[in-house]
Amino acid sequence: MVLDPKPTKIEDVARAAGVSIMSVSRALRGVEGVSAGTRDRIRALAAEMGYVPSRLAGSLAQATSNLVCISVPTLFDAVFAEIIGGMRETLSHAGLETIIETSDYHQAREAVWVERMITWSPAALVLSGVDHTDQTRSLLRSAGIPVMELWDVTDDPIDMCVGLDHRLVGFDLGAHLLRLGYRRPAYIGIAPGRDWRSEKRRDGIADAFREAGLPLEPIHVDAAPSFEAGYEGVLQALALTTRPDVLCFLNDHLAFGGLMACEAEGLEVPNDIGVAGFNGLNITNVLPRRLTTSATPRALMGKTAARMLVAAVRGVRTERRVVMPVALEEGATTRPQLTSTLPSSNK
Amino acid sequence: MVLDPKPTKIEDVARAAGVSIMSVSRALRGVEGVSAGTRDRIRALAAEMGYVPSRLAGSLAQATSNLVCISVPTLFDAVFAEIIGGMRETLSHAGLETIIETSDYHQAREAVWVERMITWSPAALVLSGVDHTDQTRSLLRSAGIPVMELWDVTDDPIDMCVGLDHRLVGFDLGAHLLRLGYRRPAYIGIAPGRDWRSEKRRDGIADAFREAGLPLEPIHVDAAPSFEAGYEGVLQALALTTRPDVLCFLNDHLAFGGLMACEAEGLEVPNDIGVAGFNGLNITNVLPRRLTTSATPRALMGKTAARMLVAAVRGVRTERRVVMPVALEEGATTRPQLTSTLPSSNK
DNA sequence: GATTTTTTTGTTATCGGTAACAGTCTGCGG
DNA sequence: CCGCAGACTGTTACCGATAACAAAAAAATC
Repeated sequence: MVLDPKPTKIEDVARAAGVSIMSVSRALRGVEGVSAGTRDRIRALAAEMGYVPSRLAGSLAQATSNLVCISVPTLFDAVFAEIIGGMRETLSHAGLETIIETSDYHQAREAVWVERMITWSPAALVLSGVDHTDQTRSLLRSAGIPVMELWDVTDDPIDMCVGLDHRLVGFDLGAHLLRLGYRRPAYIGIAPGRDWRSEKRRDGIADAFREAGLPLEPIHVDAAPSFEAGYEGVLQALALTTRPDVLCFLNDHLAFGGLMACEAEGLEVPNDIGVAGFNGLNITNVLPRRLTTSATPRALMGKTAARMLVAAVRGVRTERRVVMPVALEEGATTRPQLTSTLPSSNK
Repeated sequence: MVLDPKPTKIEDVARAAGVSIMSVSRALRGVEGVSAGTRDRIRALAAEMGYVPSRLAGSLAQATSNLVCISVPTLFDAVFAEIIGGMRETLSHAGLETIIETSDYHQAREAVWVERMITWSPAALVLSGVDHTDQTRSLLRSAGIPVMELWDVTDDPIDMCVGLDHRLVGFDLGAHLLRLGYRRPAYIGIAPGRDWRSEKRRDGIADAFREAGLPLEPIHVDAAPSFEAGYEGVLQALALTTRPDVLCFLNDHLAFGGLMACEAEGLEVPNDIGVAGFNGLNITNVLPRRLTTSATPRALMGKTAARMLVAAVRGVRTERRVVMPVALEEGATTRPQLTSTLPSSNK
């Protein structure tokens, strides 16, 4: 590694071009105030000299940067990778760069991160979920920069939120399963306290069944959300005194692990037991039978959020709260109502 | 969103504490030069006033930041998420922050990104793979900051590299399959030109079989690396005039899709056809039969790279090139040697 | 107690840019 | 031929910190 003797700075370009520093600054930023001729000449020269302006200095002088800081619980879950993917394109088109953090579902960690990020004078901040420490909320409220809360919604966002109504999504699934004739539902998730959103969905499912006077059996595997957790969850479910007739999983990953467990245990899906996931991941596309799941518009959600952020950065305020639609996809892992008279979405 | 009237700056703290700006700076950074008494007093006051130093200004003055910029091809592949996860912990312990970019396997995009990142005066840069544009290489060589190339290795890294010898990994797999008695291998990957590493592995497999005078049938599905691509690849493989007796997949995701396709097509694995993946992802843990695959030490790789980077940032040079070990995991999707009659070149 | 040393604290210049304002140079009407 | 708007270009102050050096205060030495 060779130490660069001295990186070219704006002054060098100015001297070489025989103009003032300001002219170079204006020319390179495309700001009004230089004649087209000198602008082009300066630009060509700068490119030739390999000059790259220091964003550090630029952002400091302007008291703002083009950074959008994004915090997600984890990157291991494709869901967040897809949301970020959806955002990134729109953001980068608008000249905004992204800096990503994973909080591992720890509020405290997120709080520390937010405080650190503020010191970069970012253009905007993106958090996952709507549950944050009071400190984080007040800090951001007074920071004066656009803040987006993603994946979940609330009536009282810090600034803006785009996400799902998880409780409602759960309720819809529960109601659907009820209609299909299921009566002994179980929910299989991971240890509570980490993923708040999944718990809202669980409660939604429970609500739906409670209206029919039926309880939801909650099973929380003490593990990371993974295929294995779903597998393990099924084993626990089958050990219950009353065997459930339908299993609702935290997400499609767990559901897949669960399907494998059912198979390993000699249970036939959907005849012996129903299975429902959440998210609509592409893994379900290659399964012998399509998984009943709730398809979440992850990329679109990211894109929507990004558009609102870009607008906000430019000073245009849009909605404060956007609820994305979720499509309940009837697959072949739940039985159609009344066995076979009704058509299912699976051909 | 309320506009912050005026964020507290170091000067405010200094005035409030009745000391000079420098004392505050020193006290907060824990740098020598302030008495313990005033240090604590200043710190307490700063915390109370909610003062957060501007990293923009700090980094500018110090001509370096604590930012480590990481470029990966994609976050949709758990592999890179895991590598990043492995790095992050070590880096953050060392007080380094990470900024992540996805290049989508486009060299040009990576090149632009590198140029942009340089403007932030990062502490270090991390790239995926060892294939970059000449521009990127020379820019980084002269940038004077530590550069890590990950996931692949080369004899001539820009600065340092930690990764796998993909060609060798492929060769080892090919040799193993050859020993098991397979004679008509096929490789199933995605359209070439995007993922250079997978092509190196494919060539390695081909090398091994070529030594026995056997050709490797390459199949490149024109799609993103996904379950579906593997599924589709199997359909193409089965349509060949000579049906392969073993399928080597780009990675475990494709392999899984492939397994589903085999099942759907009524082929029994491993009796009718062998299947091998790459990576050792956790999906294989819940399958009825374990996948034969090459387990890559992703988290460890990230950790190793991170340690070297931290050392480099502190001015300590370590190795330039580290090759991580890969464990060939014999699963149940390839048949053990000599269990059934060894097929000769024609059956 | 005076002087040297060491510690603590303050000053000044600088990092690499940008905003706001001040000139300079046109072209054109009166 | 003067004066002035309008289009360029340059000057100065500052963004919010840090490094290097200078000064003041406290501790140590003789």
